[in-house]
Amino acid sequence: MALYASSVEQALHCLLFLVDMTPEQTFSSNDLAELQGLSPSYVAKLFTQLKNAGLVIAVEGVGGGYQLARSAKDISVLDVVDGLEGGKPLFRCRDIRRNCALFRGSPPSWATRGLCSIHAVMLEAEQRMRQTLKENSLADLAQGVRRKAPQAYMAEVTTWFQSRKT
Amino acid sequence: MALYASSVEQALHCLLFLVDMTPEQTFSSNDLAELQGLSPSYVAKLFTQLKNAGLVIAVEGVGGGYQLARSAKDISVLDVVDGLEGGKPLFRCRDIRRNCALFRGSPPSWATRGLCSIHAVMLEAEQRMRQTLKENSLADLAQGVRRKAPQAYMAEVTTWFQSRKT
DNA sequence: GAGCACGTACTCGGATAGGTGTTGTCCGAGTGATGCCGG
DNA sequence: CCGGCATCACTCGGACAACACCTATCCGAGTACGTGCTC
Repeated sequence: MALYASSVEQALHCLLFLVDMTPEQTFSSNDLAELQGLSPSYVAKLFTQLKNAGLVIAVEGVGGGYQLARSAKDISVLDVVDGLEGGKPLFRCRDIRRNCALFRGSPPSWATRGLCSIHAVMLEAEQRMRQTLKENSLADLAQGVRRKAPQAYMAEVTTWFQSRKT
Repeated sequence: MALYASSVEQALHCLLFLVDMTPEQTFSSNDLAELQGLSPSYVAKLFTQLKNAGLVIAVEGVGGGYQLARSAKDISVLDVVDGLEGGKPLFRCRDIRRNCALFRGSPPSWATRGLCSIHAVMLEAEQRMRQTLKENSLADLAQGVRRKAPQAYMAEVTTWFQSRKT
């Protein structure tokens, strides 16, 4: 279990393959899933969400697939997370403070004015977390991968995708 | 929906009432729930978890209840969150990078060495979030409440709890 | 009047259902490529 | 040999189940308090 679902991880790994593409190149969700040992049906579902979020563009028909909707350096990890999780907050304040039995249904103004103290702390924590995710783009992540993986592997991946198009 | 369950909110609101207590004073989960319009059964369950996490001490029998296990300034929001959510991480890395089909089941060392780039970003975001939650103690939160609530209200709460003990 | 035993009411504690979200699967709609047929 | 058309394979897209977790509830175990009895 984790706060962010595993769909985030799967989507990010798939998206990294889309970073170094020519404008005409597309990758089918099926190929992306199979290359990484993921469920093709589920990856397809995830890419539908990414498309609705405006992060990728879908090209239909034979030989079609997905490509990034904009430059990889303009797509942050936060964009991906929010696109999949619907921008859900770290903490949802239900204003418990309003329901104190002593108020008898009509809370005084001092109890409802401003932000709940607990909520304020959570918002700050969330904001810092989101800031970090926002500062890291897909291009940054891909750069990290490129630094690790040998050139031969990158070429092999390209070949593999091309062989799939035939 | 939110990343943190509403149990966190309920528990924190309840715990704030335990901050200004004398060492002999205890609060039953039933009273704490009723005062705030929460489900008594569920709050009882939450306090069981808080007790297992070592944050509160249970006193059994008539007139018993809960009290903080240590000073309110030594209990952080993070302690409460982790006690309830079991310290679940922001992101669970399943090492998708190991499963690339091109590796045929035996990933090379460069693919498994070090931290997954995605995981690294998530860990940093998580660490910043947790740091914020760690910096805020129950005492800090209670201080914020005291600054808002009028003295009369605080006294009224005390009276309400005492009337429950008779 | 004092001490003791008992009953009671209140507390915690864990085992037990219902609702919701995530994960995973399946089949249908649409589209571009391909091969075939006719000119 | 060339152009048009039907077929087909591949892609996206949304509707459909299985599973797990969160929320909520209920009942049982244990304990301190209060009461009544006995000495």
